[in-house]
Amino acid sequence: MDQRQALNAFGALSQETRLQIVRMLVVSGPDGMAAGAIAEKAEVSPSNISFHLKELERSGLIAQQRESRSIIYTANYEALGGLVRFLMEDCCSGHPEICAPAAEVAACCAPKMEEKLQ
Amino acid sequence: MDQRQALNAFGALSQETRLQIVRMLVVSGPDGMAAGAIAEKAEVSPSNISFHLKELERSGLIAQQRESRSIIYTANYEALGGLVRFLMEDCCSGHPEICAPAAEVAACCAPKMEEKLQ
DNA sequence: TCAACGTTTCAAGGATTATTGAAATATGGA
DNA sequence: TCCATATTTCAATAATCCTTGAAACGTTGA
Repeated sequence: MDQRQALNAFGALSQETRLQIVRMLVVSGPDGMAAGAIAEKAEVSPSNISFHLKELERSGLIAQQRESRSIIYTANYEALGGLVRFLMEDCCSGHPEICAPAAEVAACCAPKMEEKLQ
Repeated sequence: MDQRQALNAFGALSQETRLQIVRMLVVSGPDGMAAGAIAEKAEVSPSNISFHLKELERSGLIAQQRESRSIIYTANYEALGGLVRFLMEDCCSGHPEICAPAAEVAACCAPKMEEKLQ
């Protein structure tokens, strides 16, 4: 993830509906969610959700694939991980004060991290 | 850091000049930089840098303090760490796929992390 | 083929954000 | 007190982004 992509990603996440969409899609995992289901859960109109989905896709944070009549959106885990990495490493120069809270979270969610630390 | 703060922070970082400012201030550490020095390095006009500095301060990512005639800006490491944490934990639900790259960075920049993992 | 469904596209309008240059403010030194 | 320095504020304009509803598109089943 380079600076240009990071700028787009930050822009994408700076809007409430879009942040909500990303959170939904992260939770829903590889199965993803259809545009209509996202619109319903986010309580916005179909055309509006479509606008935001396009914006998120343009930023690379989500991907789409047609499944019969529906269009299924999924979170792009790699891009999200890349953004976290950018924020810690490129933007924040790997400063321990900034990385420390991240390390705690990483320790919680990735129990096999002790190995990676060798 | 709650969602509202995160939205503001993402918005603040989604603009090239502002991202550049944050990077400068992270590198310059606790000493910070004067507004004029930031403007010169970023190659933008004083009034424009002032606009972006205000925006960043509003988001909580930087702080200011007057030092004689200059106004010194410093990065808010706590807020930046909070944003990384929000992105990993709240937004991305601590998914290992997203946290893994962060764990690597954390391992590099925080050599004493083995202790924290106990 | 036709109708219904799920979704996107488009154009228009409103809202927010960015840029610019001139004027105002605050500080320190002569 | 007056001037120079460092910075902010303000008003105007330009640019970007968001929302809305109507129309168009692709897909499926009758």
